[in-house]
Amino acid sequence: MSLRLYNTLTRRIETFQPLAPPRVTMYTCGPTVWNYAHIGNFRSFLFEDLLRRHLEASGYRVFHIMNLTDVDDRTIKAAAEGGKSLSEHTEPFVRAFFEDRDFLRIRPAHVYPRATTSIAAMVELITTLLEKGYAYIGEDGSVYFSIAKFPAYGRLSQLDKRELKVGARVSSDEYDKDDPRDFALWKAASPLDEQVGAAWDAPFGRGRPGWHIECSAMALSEIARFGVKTLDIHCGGVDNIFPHHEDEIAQSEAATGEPFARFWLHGEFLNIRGTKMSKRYGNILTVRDLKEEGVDPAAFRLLVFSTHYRQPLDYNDQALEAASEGVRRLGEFHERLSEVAGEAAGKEGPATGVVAARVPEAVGEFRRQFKEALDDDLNAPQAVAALFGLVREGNRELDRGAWGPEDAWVALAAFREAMDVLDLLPGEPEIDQEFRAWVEAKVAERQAARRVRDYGRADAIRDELRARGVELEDTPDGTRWRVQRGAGTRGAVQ
RNA sequence: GGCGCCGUAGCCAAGUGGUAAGGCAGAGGUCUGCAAAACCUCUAUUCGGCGGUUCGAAUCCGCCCGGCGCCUCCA
Repeated sequence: MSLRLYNTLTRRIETFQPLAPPRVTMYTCGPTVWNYAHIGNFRSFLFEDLLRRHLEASGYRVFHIMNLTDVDDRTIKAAAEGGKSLSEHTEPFVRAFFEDRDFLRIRPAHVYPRATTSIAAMVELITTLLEKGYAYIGEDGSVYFSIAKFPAYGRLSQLDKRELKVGARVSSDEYDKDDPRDFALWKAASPLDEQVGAAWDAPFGRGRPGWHIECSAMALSEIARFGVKTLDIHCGGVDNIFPHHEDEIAQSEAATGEPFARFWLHGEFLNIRGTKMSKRYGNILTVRDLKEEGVDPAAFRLLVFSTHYRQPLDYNDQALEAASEGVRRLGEFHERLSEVAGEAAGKEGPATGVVAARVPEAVGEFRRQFKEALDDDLNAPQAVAALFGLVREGNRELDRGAWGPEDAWVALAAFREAMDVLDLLPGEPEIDQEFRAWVEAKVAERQAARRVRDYGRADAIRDELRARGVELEDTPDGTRWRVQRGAGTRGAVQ
């Protein structure tokens, strides 16, 4: 079966078909760099990473665009409060975002256009909309999009079924608009905008871009390189459906006369104790926080992929703990396969020709299930279940010696293919030389004690190591040890 | 008020008409000097509640209870 995805536009699961295969153009709404992105933001980016990787694994050539919103109400406000210019304020957060992205092993987009460096494209788009009569200049000097001129407005968010709550959130600049629902394409410059350097000259007046226009302008100018005006996929969080994506569609399609995106995918929220993360509730958790707690990025990935992207994910320590344990198990299995396959010995493994000759049933089954799960609207939980199925059966076969190097090699290849998409192998904890030497010495000392059957001494050493976060494993080939994540692994030990 | 989502074991969670995936935790066992790792077995007669449709419902319909999101710049 081929890839099927839930399209918010039609509220149905549809067979994915790009405009011009094998190319897939994908636009994902990026962070607003007014502050650190939180793990809720990263849940969305992770779902997009999964989509991107699965598309690539399926043979598509993905062109991934992610914008950086570096000018909006919040960035301006934050810059002003810090007595900085807009770019002085946002630049560190752009860097932080890239660091966090790399930490979580999210594949970098091909381009990261920024709003502040895409003003020309926005001005051009707004000019077109003014010329075509879809936009008008309000009394305050701002440019607005007239939704009355765009009959298809509201299709994505099913606005026709909605009624605005009476008295709910009335915009302060309502008086300048023809219709309260019209939205700003260009906001006339305010003194605050000028103060932080967030104002640009344009034929229709000095000002700054409205929120939505950046995505339309940047997406369209990026895909212009392919000579198209339609994205294959546009992603974002569910909260972006309205108004953000609705407005993007209106602007873009009014200007180009062509569909803006074929598939609209929206990821659900990551909640903490059932509530969305927000400054208001004071429940923000950043990737930096995870890092400080010694959380393995793979564990966070597994946690995220344990829930379907269209379901809310409830974050808590127990769930993260479970994911962490799962990741450890995957790592152990991978290591074991690698050893049996002969990699550790520096061998290249069995000849490739032999590989195809005999594929263990469990491996073939896994491959089929894994692909089918992801093809089914990115059912990552199901894919993860298939993965653990391979781990269980693989371990069983290895335990009873039914798998030789060739089988392990085939299994290893399949396992790595899956890791190419999910990327769940535990990271190597950093262990400094001094600590390593100390552990090695202790392990040798314990081995000596065991040889003379001084088990009291051996167990005492094991307890001592365990207290430092080192777990021992006695195997026929000797004692292996590993450090638990988050344990102190630096500095001299007496 | 409108639109939408959710309620499955101690925790996380798949499954949307055919008789409850997977992970973590827990219990017992195999292995081990003991452990660890791995494997095996067990752990929801039941899917918020009550009705209905159906040969058959966690899955469809209705009502109720509980939780959440969006409704103009929040992933």
